Amino acid sequence: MAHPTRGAPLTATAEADVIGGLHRALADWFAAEARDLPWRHPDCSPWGILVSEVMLQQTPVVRVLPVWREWMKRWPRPADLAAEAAGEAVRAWGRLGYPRRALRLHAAATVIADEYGGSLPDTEEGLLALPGVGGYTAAAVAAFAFGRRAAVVDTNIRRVHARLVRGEALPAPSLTAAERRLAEELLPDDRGASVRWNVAAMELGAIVCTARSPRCDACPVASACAWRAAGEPPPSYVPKGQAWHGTDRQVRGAVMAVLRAASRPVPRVLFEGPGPAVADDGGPVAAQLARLHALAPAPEQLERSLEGLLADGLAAEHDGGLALP
DNA sequence: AAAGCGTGGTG
DNA sequence: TCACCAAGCTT
Repeated sequence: MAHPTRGAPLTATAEADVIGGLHRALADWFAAEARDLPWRHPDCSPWGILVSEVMLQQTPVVRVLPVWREWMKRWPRPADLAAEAAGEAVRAWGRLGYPRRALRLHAAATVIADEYGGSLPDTEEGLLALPGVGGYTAAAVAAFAFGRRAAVVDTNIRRVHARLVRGEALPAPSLTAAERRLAEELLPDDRGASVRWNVAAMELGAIVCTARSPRCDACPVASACAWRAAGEPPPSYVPKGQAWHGTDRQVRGAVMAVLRAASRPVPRVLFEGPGPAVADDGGPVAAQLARLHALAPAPEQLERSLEGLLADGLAAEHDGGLALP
């Protein structure tokens, strides 16, 4: 494997020492500097951890916190969520984004309640089979909820590995086999140590080894960092941002905001454009409709977006109108 | 396997 | 301002 020091190749023993040093340094740093997050508390249930992991997919911690607390209060066990309509999960999702995650969490809760007697599967393989759970989330829940030795590979850990070991500013655009291999090689043999390494590396990426302006002065492993040693070379490629203005996604988002605000089905004609005054339930719906209309989507784009939401199960037909499922 | 999927804070 | 970015998954 690549090793985090310059110069002559290390013997296997020396390399193990270097890696052991990284393990210790990060564990100490984590113990002193980690954020106090509720899903890291020892009394947090596996369900709470799963919910947090799904909410944290592409969504920052600060926005997840209040919604996660609300979900835990309202649905402390998977069966509690499974007993509700899926639309309640979508509504309670609020503005976290990617609302299909709420749908999948509801579906996962149903599987857990119906097929697992209400307890989460405790293996990566079992977790991976749940709706909305991919490689990252399965490994994270296996490690953080069940103490298993699993190589967790998220965007933070990928960036830490890219810099610390590979000497590159950013990881490749998509996860490579080499990255999985490296993550596996760096993982401590001991289960407890492996869990601590996973959280610590993730935390380091989140608050020190950040994408934009890394705080290398506060980094516990800066002296071992290959990227630093190489003079912090710039990224070898330009990440292409996600289009937003004028896209179906923007329209879908505006439609979902309408449905979340509505307590009854919204007639289709109201989505199409500002028309004659409409009796709504008081204002929030009208305000979200106005936001949608301000985007002025072409009729075919609006149609495509509505059909997409129906196909995805994020919207349903009721009495000739649209509502949450 | 590349593209699609929300949202809001920030440099 | 505006593009980038955030504990990815699915098809």
